[in-house]
Amino acid sequence: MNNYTEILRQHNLKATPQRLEITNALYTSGHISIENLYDVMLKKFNSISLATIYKNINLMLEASFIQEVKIPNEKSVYELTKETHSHIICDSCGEIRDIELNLDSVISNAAQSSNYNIKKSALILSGTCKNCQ
Amino acid sequence: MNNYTEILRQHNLKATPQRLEITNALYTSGHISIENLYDVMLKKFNSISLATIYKNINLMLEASFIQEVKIPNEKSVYELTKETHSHIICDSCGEIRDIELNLDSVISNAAQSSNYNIKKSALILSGTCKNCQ
DNA sequence: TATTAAAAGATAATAATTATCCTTTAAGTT
DNA sequence: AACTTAAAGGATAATTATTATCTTTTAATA
Ligand SMILES: [Mn+2]
Ligand SMILES: [Mn+2]
Ligand SMILES: [Zn+2]
Ligand SMILES: [Zn+2]
Repeated sequence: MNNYTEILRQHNLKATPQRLEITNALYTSGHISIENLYDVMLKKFNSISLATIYKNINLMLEASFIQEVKIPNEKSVYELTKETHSHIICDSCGEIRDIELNLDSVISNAAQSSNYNIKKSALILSGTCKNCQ
Repeated sequence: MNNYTEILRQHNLKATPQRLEITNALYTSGHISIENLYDVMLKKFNSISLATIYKNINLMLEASFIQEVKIPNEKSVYELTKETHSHIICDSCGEIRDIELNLDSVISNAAQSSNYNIKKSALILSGTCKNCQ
């Protein structure tokens, strides 16, 4: 029983081999699309149904065990839920990297000028990574 | 010949009645989904094809005449291209509002810590608007 | 080990998007 | 103002993405 078993159960998700492998794929890749996840899963479960992928992704989303990241001009990717963070994407090689940025002052400015009570933020930056420059 | 005719042509898009109306719908609504756009268009062109909507949205995107806005947990919406801006969404009533925020310092921090050459940013804030609080 | 609700797999159904083909038309050209 | 033509529109088929249904299997608990 590895540590993911426990974490899945904490989210009221049965720790099936398929889910453990999805979790592993998410952990290993950091961010993964449905399509790529299916490919990865097929290597371990040669007859896994695509429906199983979708059902689990949706259940995991509902349980807030994972989160969707919507990237401009790209297919959505999914990641294990962690502390709030931003993303930075390389237009050239496609790398998706987590980045911790302090948005406090931006958010407080936004709250002031909009009169919104702001609860969440999603920031995606894009450009070229060191390698691709 | 209204002003949109000119702007469409500047983007190498023929100024058809359908495109003028799409443009008008985008202007009027600010941000609109494919589904809602189709509904709006049907009122003016009772036999417009959904394919026409998709084809035009894609052509307009390629021409950078419009842009897609991907909102967490929502369907994508489209808007006329304008100066870079952020978005703030009300979880309760669904309002999508433009907001101009200065992200310079956030971006320069990000550039420094990631070694990326950052070209674009997409920030979406969410919470509850004044009315819904 | 037995029980059972939930999950997996197969596959049908639906929704979203794109492709094809034929007709119409915007935008130049005469 | 009529002529030409590449592009656009409409109808609809095809493809892709996602969800629903149903039967079998299994994780979790007793
Ligand atoms: Mn991330
Ligand atoms: Mn906007
Ligand atoms: Zn790169
Ligand atoms: Zn509201």
